[in-house]
Amino acid sequence: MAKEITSRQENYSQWYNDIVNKADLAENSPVRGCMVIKPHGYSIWEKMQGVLDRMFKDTGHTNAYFPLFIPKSFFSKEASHVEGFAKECAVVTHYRLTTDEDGKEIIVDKNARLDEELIVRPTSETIIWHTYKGWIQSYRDLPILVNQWANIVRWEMRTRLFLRTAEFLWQEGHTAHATKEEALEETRRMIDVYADFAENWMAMPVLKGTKTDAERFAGAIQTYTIEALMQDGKALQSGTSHFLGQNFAKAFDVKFTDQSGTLDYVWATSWGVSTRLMGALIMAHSDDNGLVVPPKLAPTQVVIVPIYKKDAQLDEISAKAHEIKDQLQQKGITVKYDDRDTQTPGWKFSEYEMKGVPLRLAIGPRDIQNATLEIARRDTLEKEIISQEGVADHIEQLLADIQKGIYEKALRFREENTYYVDDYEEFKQIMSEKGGFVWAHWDGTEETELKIKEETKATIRLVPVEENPEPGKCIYSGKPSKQRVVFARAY
RNA sequence: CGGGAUGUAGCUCAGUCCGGUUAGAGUACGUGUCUGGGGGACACGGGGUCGCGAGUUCGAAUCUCGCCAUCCCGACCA
Repeated sequence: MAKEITSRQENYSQWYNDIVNKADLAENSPVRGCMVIKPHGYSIWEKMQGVLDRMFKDTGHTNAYFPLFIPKSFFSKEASHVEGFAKECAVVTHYRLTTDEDGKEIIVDKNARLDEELIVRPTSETIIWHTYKGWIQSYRDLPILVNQWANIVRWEMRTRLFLRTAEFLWQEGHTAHATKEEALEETRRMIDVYADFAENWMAMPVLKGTKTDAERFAGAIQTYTIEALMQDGKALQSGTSHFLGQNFAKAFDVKFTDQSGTLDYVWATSWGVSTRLMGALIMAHSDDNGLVVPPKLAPTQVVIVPIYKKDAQLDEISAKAHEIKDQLQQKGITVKYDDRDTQTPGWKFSEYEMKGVPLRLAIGPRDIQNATLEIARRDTLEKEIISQEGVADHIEQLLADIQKGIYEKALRFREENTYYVDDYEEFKQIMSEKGGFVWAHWDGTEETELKIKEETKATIRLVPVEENPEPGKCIYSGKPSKQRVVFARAY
């Protein structure tokens, strides 16, 4: 097989790009930083959406939709929120085009300037809290548990497909509560949902914890995060859940009357995951042969490829293939029988390997004769000849094995790349040479955090939530530390 | 916005320094034959405002000037 994909060792970034390209996930668009998500990439995203949506519904949430455009004035209301996003907002200033004097070029009509400029949403807290003001009067109106699936725009300088794009797809939950405790509980519940999704569906182990002041979401009191370790030793923030306190309620004057008749501001949360999860999925499992998709998120779990010379053989093979396909579908397994005669079997093998289809069956004349099948696992690249007898049960088991196997492989990788370090020189060495998660003591100051970032490019990915934290001395300043925090270089 | 580079076939690029037939290769695409258990072989074929605009010249992908676009490195970030 011709090597179409750069190896991870040779050039990790190029490997990532090659996977996105060769697995037909996405491509760049004429607008810098924006991407076209291709059918195969979108199919995986749809699977993720489906599972997450179910999880949100199961935890009591309902979907709604809020507008893409936000009046500029809304952004002046929550100061730290504005500061956080001001530098990456796309702004709509005009509403009409016209032709220039020569009538040749399309230009913006200067006479069609908007009275109030509109911000393309970088996130929807402001428009949503403006709206919630009208929805909330009494404790009887609470809680509000709303989610929306939407696209948002953050004008990023350096972009990479899925990992950081100017426009991306995501979901954002926005909830309103009568008490602080309830909002905090919601914040933690949703980070648990994300962790559950990451581990049990994406087969990607994650660390859970809170963000430091410096890394926190603009406008939040507390941010919970899940962080995964990618194969190059860099961390990827994969989902966040924010406790917003009463910040947005105060900014948008959202008050409610509680049972005792007292007027108080509403408590808020917001939480989201994005198409960045696609990037996480790619870098968590894929190898030098292409994408590896966990069976539970694979749009096609099993592909059947016929191998034949004469049409008469194909008829017989197709009959058997359809029989197996039916058996698998009855078990809820998604199957594709690829009997196109426009591509050779070898071509198809490579294609599905690069696209990460978990299992591949090949049926040829030999198999018809011997009542066998060739089955190939994408995760281990193992091939074996199996009997047609009981194939559906066998495949069902294999899919479960693959799901488990790739999780364990990712977990092993994380464990092998996790260090407990008490010496700053060693810390620096690990960060520059191999990366990974480093658990180290920190004195809790932003000053120290910043110095470490400057000197090592590593940031505090999270502060673990631990029942009995182990105190120690800050790795940088030597000052007292309450507990170890997790450092890594990050995407 | 600073520093570096590049624009030639759908894609990746050679040709540019040193101007000179009809502008090339690989790949992709089309047709046919042989093939078919890991991106098959051969034959034939289609496809180009050489980024745009001026200039120099008998002659410009190649030299000069201007413009445009893109990519990479830095500051920002889910």
